[in-house]
Amino acid sequence: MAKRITNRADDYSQWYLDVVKEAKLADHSPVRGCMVIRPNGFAIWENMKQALDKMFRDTGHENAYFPLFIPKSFLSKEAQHVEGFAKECAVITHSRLMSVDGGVEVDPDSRLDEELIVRPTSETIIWDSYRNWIQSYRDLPILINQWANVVRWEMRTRLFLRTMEFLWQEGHTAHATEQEAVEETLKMLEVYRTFAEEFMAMPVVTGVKTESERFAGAVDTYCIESLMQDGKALQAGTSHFLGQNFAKAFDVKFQDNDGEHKYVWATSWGVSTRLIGGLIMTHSDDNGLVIPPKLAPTQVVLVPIIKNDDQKSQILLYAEPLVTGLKKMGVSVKVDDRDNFKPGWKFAEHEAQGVPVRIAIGPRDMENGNLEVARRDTLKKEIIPIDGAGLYISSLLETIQKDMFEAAKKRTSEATRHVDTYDQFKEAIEEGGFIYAHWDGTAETETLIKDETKATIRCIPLNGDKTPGKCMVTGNPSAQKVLFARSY
RNA sequence: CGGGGAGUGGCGCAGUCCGGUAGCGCAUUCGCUUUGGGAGCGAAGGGUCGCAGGUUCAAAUCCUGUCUCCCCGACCA
Repeated sequence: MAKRITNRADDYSQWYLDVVKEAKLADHSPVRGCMVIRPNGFAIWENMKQALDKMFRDTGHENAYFPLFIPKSFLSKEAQHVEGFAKECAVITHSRLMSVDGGVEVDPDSRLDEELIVRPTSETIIWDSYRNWIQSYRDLPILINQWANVVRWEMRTRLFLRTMEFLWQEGHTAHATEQEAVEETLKMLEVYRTFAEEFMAMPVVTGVKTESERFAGAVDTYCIESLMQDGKALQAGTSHFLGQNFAKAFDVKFQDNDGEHKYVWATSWGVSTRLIGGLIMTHSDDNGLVIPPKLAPTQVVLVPIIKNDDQKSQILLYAEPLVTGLKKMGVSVKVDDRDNFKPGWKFAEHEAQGVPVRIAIGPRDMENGNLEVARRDTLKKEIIPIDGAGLYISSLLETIQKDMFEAAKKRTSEATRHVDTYDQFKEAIEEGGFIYAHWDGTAETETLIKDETKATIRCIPLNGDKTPGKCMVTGNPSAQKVLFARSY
């Protein structure tokens, strides 16, 4: 078998690139740091979108769309926010080109009076609108989400994990009280946790970020963190409690039922196409992509094993009721009856693309009333009778979904350790994984640990061990253990 | 943005040091034989050698600039 995918053990980064390429998820674009999302990759994103969008609607949100371009002056209204994003903004300065000697150049006469920023996130332009929408407590809450692209001028990029332009959703809500906004922040964090675990089969730790890792402009940033196969952590989603920072910056007040004028409380929350990178690095193996059934564009592929056209039509006829039955159950099935590829080639291709279940039917199976079922996650094959195969396969998809989550959970928990001393920590961090340790809560200690070990505090976990102790570095009191890892 | 590596038919590469008019494997097209884990034989098509300048009788090869990708650092969803 011609091996096109580098083994994870040999070169993890190359493996990741090979999987993206062989599964036809995305290409590099001619522009640095940007990517072309191919149909296979976009179909996964669309499935993610569909599931998340339903969860957002079920929690009372509605979709809207705000513009790509933001007046430069908006960015400077919230001090922390500018500081965080200023260094990575694409700026539009001109509006026209002109032909020069058969080529094309920027027309210097078209310089804009006020330069425009391509949104790195939309808080500012949205809060500018909210000012006009909100007068009374009766106008609240505002629960809006948008699906959009954003641009952040990154130094170093990787397909899906960090690109200069990426697709995401950003929720922006406005509330009358602090308590309600905090509840919203936590509610959406829980939506993300549920989505990651139930759809992506990706176990996550929920927690709150330390001050240094907080979103620019937030009071508190909550996150879901997941552990990849190479022992590095990935921040998979964030939910921010913004306090009254943006309301004050954009002067958004409402008259409450006590007659007082008050600033509005805010949240924002988002997940991006980075999730696809997380999906790849959570489940895939040396044969290529592995996708959980709930997000797989094609859940079942049927490969007929044939000697001639006559046999092909017989097998397709034999399989027809099964295919129809599966479709009726809502399973997405593809029949791969291309005759320019041999079965072995097709097997390898569908494996590289991560199709969860493969059915193979040859003359032998047909004679015996059987078919062969192969699972992508375990690579195990079995022969089963075609009678009742539809029900078997649809429940197999559920089993695979569950098993993939359990396998990822087992891998994560085996790579999670608790340490008490800084020496133990330094040793553990070299092996990768999640590490729980006591920390004194100061930025100084956090920076010291980062400088010496390259590990960062991923979050202060919401659930888990709340036993107080002593900081592993300074010996000062610590309220609870926090989660460390090297990260993407 | 600093250090290292790379860019040659769709994909993977050789050729570059030492300049002489582009080759291999896979893929593609056609034909025949094949089909239970990436088929075989025969024939055919496809490349301004990342891009732009320069040196030269002659540039994939030498020089200058520039763009993109990969790895390692500083910054980040």
